[in-house]
Amino acid sequence: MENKNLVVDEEVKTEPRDFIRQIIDKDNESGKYDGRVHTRFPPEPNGYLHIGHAKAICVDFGIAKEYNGLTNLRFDDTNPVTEDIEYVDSIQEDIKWLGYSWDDRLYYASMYFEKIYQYAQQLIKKGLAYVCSLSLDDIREYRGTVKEAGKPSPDRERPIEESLDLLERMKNGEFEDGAYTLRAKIDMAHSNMKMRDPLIYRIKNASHHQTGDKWHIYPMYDFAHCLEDSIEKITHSLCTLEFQNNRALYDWFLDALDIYHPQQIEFARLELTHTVTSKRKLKELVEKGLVDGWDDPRMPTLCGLRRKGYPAEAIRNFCEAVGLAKRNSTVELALLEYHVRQVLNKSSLRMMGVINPLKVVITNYPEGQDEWLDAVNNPENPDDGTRKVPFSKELYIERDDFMEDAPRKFFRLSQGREVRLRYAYFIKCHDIVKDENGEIIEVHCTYDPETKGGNAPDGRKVKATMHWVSAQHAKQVEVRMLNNLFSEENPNKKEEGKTFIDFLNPDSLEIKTNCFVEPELANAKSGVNYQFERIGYFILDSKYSTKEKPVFNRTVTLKDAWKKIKNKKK
RNA sequence: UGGGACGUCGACAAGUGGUAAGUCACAUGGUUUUGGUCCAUGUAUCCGCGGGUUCGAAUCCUGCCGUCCCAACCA
Repeated sequence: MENKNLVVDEEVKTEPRDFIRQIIDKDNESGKYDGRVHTRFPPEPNGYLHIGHAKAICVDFGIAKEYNGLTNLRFDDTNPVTEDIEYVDSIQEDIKWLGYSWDDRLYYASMYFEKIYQYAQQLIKKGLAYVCSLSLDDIREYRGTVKEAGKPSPDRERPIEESLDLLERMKNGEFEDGAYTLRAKIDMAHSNMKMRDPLIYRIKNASHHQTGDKWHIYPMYDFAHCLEDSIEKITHSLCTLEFQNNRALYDWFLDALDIYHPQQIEFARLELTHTVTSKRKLKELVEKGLVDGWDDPRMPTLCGLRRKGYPAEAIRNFCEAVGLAKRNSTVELALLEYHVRQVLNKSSLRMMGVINPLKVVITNYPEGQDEWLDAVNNPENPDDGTRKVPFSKELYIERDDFMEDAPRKFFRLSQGREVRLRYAYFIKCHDIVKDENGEIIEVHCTYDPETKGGNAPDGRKVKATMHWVSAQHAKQVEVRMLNNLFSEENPNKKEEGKTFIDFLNPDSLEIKTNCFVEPELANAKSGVNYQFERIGYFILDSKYSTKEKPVFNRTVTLKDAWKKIKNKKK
């Protein structure tokens, strides 16, 4: 009886649906778009994609995929002066890397310029648009404020024929930038500022990366976007919250023109702690040389995260976990890192590497001898097999793994203590060597030959298993310890006399040049994530690494229980 | 003459009148040749605040309070 109830419960339980999926479910039920789901991802090619865009991409492409629908990639290239072909290339690369495909549906707003122009003419003919000669300043003044109504432009009643003629001449390049604009005739007293006779076209005598010098006028976002969606027969036009006010205009244009009408739905954008995602700020970091370009591994850009070693799958899982709602929120970096560790733990080959070396001499190990021991490549995946690691008289261990006056909770190496060297032997420390400054430069140990492979025949236990490398066999490499770009959780916070630059983490990049890795890692492959056991995940840097001098980036640390204990004591 | 949206655990987030899901973080145990992974357990008598309706309210009504967005010829 009890069992039966349990089964019923499980059947009834459904995955939580976010509000957008609920809307689509309803639309499908009512047959609103004949069951079609067709979304679009519409970036303006004026910057590199970052983690915030990743959410939008996962939403746009992910949801459509779920419903067996389609997603278009569309460059919203309506402002030639801010855009560049460099960005249209990088954006495509990043979307592909994230794992999504637009198949052959790659569009540009600029492909529709002719059509959009005709729609503008229609609007004029319907008496719903006019050419305005007000200057930029005057337009602003005439618009009024949020609490006061605006006043009509003197050109508001310009005859249709005249507006048509003027628009044609604007298009032909007869006027200077700013001389005229085309405006929708809506309501200068509307409580929604976006509805106070918004601009439809402005003159820009600028060369466009797609259309060259063909056009001298370019449509504004609000006019172009709804038309693009309509032309492409988009069903659900998903965008971020700041466009909520624009929706009234979106609907107004499509109603005025009486054409196919997609629905715009807004959701909260993704904000992350310890970083910035505003295009302006990212650009400032690059231009001031505070980072090593857009793909600096500390940047939240997709190319930066990729270079740092974040797997695309982890970013997708993260976006899924973050959810979809209308509440502005900032997600903790810890959640992203959790998902990175999660996928890396399953897939990464384990290797041994020492970041801060301390020499260990095995005093009872024969001089000149070495032996190659078996090591498991990935305990999470036996199919990855094993490899050989060399052992010899002189080794390196991590400095943090030895402590002279060790507290009770410190399980690692210390005088008189026995520990296991992973896949090798138990060793016991009997001596330390210091330099004139009192700093430990060498640790002397004995090993127990009976414990080869790491097990004691007498069943003796040790508290710690440590990583190590053989000094004579190890490869010296450079390792870049990447930390949060900002030490402040919220670098955007307003503080007297400070900007986000002041919250930069001075230790965001620690370059370690005296690191040693096991021979296998001398042949590390680019683009492959490795786990340095007990330390973290690492990947060859795509920019600075060479065969002779490998450079590794630390993708993310392993969780560190000891660090927590240590810090608690302080 | 202001308008539009939003307030549920430290961070996200379900919940749609029947008595507060889940994830991360945190804490405690267990397993472990990574102080990793994995597993188990614990963590909101309460849903911004105050009234009201109801047998019953996070869900409905009402009044406050708070946060975000809008006055680019940006998107």
